[in-house]
Amino acid sequence: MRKVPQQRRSREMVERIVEAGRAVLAEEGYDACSTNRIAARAGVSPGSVYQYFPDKAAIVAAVIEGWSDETAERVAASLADRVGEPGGIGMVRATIEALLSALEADPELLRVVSEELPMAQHKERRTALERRVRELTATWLAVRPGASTAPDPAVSAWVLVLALENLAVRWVLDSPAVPRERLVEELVALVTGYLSAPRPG
Amino acid sequence: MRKVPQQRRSREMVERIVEAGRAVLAEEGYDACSTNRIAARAGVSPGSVYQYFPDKAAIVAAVIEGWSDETAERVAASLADRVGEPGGIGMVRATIEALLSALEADPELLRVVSEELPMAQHKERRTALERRVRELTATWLAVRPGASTAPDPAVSAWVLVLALENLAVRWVLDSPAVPRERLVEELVALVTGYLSAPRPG
DNA sequence: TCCTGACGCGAGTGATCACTCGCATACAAT
DNA sequence: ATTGTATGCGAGTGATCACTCGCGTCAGGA
Repeated sequence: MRKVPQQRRSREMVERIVEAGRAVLAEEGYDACSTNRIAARAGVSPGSVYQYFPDKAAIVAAVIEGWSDETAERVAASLADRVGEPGGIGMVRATIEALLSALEADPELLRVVSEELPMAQHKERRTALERRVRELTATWLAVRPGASTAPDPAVSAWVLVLALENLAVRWVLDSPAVPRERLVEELVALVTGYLSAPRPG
Repeated sequence: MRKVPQQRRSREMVERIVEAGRAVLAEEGYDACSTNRIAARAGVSPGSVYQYFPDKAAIVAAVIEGWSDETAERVAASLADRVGEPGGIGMVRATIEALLSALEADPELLRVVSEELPMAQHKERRTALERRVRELTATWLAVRPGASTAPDPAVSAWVLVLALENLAVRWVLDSPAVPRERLVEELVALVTGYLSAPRPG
């Protein structure tokens, strides 16, 4: 940020700009998301945008960060509802359901984030959520000896998270002819099958 | 194509343009890939490009199509070497190895295709390879009753292909600290585990 | 050899866009 | 009230880029 907004109106303006950025991204896609377009949508002059954002990428970064935090919160909230349920397969299913629900919250923005955003600039922010989930998964695997036939929880978590992530995202965005309950069954089978697969040696 | 090249020099020019497009994409990324840049790299005038290509997207499409065909051929070739090996797990492993080798052939272009290309324009071409592999997998599952505990080969193929695709691509592009043989073991475990996972009902 | 159409050139065009600058206004502290 | 500062404005700027156009060149058939 170029300057820190001090008065109330400027803080509101920054908020409106980020909201407008999100709306334009979600509704019109990354290509149509020019700084002037964002400013107009926010009811703000183009010049004002640059009072608090150093460049266009910073606005987009703020939007992604907001979406990423929201998504993480949704996952956490969904999981909180199921604390106390039996571990093992129930936990796996609950996590998958939570991930799906979170991704379904704003499919348009999900599309932009996962298909249109220039990765070169926003890779770090985009993969933050992924890394967080991966670490949680690795920990979960590590504290449950016998949960997996695989030796390294970090590797298993990497495999599971990348596999589930792509399947969940593609299901939300491509709407294939697979009902949601069926998808959950498949993903549960994928996870449990992988964790209990026989290993060489 | 706007016009069909008839003489030898024009056909060579078209070829040089596509090669230059590929080189610029791979070496400098999509953002730097302007039509003038491609023309310069091809040793050709900007105007000449538009003799045979209607617009920039057509050049990129030709590049993707070439890469996609090459990749498919590499997979097919790798698999051809293993025809006659025992089916079942051997076939799974061979397919995974083939996919990895094919994706490793041109990592720079893979990065551009999977991270930088505007999906809105090139989704169809980008997913062509994926669809092809999915159909082959579905057929393979269908003709081997008992290969899977899952009822629908099409759904299983969709799950497997999307899971493997993301893992293979991320492994090539992010170079995580997982040796190649280890990755193959994990992917084999993922596939075999999924196919033999117990199902409700 | 000549002629015709295919070919190739590269300066130029119009549009877009990220970003700036000089000025007017609103706020707050004294 | 006054003054200093934070705020906001919006026309403008410079650069980029996809794409065009008019002219010169070359290949190959008669």
